[in-house]
Amino acid sequence: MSSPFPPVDEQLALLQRGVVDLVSEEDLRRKLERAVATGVPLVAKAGFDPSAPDLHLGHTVLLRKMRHFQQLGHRVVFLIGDFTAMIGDPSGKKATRPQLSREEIDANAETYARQVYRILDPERTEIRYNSEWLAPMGAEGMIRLAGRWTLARMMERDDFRTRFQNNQPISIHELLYPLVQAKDSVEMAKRADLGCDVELGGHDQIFNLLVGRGLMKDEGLEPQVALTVPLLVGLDGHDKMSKSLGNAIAVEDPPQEIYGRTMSIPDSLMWEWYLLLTDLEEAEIARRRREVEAGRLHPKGIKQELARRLVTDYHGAAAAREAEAEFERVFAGGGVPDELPEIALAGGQPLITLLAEAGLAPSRNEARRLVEQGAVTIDGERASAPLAPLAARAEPYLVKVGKRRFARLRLGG
RNA sequence: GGAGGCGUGGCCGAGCGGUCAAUGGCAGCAGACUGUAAAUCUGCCGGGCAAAGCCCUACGGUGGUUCGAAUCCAUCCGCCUCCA
Repeated sequence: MSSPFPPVDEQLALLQRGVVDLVSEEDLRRKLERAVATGVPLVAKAGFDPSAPDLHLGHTVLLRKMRHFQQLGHRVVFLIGDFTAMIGDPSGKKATRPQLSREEIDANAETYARQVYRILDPERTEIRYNSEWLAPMGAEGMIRLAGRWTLARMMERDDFRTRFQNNQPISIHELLYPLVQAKDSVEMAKRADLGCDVELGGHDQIFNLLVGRGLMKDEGLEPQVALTVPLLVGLDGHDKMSKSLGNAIAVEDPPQEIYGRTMSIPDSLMWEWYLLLTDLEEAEIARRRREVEAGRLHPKGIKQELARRLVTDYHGAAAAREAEAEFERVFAGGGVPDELPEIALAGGQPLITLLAEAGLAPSRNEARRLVEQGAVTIDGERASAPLAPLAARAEPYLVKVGKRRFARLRLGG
């Protein structure tokens, strides 16, 4: 019979695209060969935190890797860490997180599902919760689990080691986190209804994944392949993309936002975005990069294609074309966006009061500064008097603050 | 259980009785230059006000000393170090 899967080498090439760690390539090859031989798809698992259901492009790097598995005919398990959420992964600075109620978790899971299926194939995806096996463990189970690892091995983790060396606090429950996550791996490998072969995660998860492999070997199980993808660098060009840092693009952002924000990333970052967020062939990415660096290709056009591709992924090609046309009109041509918020206020008030009330500036002081710095334009005219009142008028005023903030102000009597 | 240290604006970090809304750096915002890129230069960067000034809030919390406190004292909270 003919295999439902592409040749192993072809599969390996796609699966290895953009990855940071692959432990190990030989293991993965063996599993792929077995899948080809038996016709049984591999199962790849990745865990997600249920407290942050606003998916941004950073999450999609991992989701796209899951998608690669699906494209090759394999299956994925989307694991929601409802139990681990109460610990919080120690990789961040903050220690604990608020424990979520069952209702909140369910609501978040729904939000996840809605967003995740923009990328994943629902037919080849299963959603599970780790409370399924973690909750019944109880204190005894937890202590037994803790007994299977040592402090020295836990301190191999970079994050723990540096914090320890810098005299920063490490809570005991944080030390438990990698083990608990490793328990997920073990259970998911063991359970007949799951049978995970591969575990995926962001690069910050590599330690946890390796602990999982350790436990599996310990139990005489065939260890899962651990595969990590890079953390996507956000709009600012240096920190990892995260909503709280304000350097993110959410998958549910409108087309203009996705397009515009993509255009604002540093040029140097776009090659990585191409690699991790598109399926453009690696050789072609490299070629473009060479051409740009040699000055034979203008980077703006290359970045526009990236922006177009990203908008297309989430809103379709038509929306991408529109977003690009608008971008050109507004930022290259000094035009005005199609859709502007219209804000109705009382006329006759000083300009800075109106700006603050319209939400175009956080405070009147800030509005004053903006006006004084020449950042405010009314009907295309640069405003210079912060206290000058704007009279009521039938036509709304077109107000622009800085480069990107626009609004129509409708001033009534 | 004992001894000691630290806690400043989004972050790092000065200040240690008045001249402190608090030096400096980073981040951020705006302008110029561009391609809403980078780099660079300039300005801003708690709130409020008919504003070269004035008022309010702010240096972990609370209370006190003082004409006056981020700065001194007490107490509470948090973190750290050393000894046991």
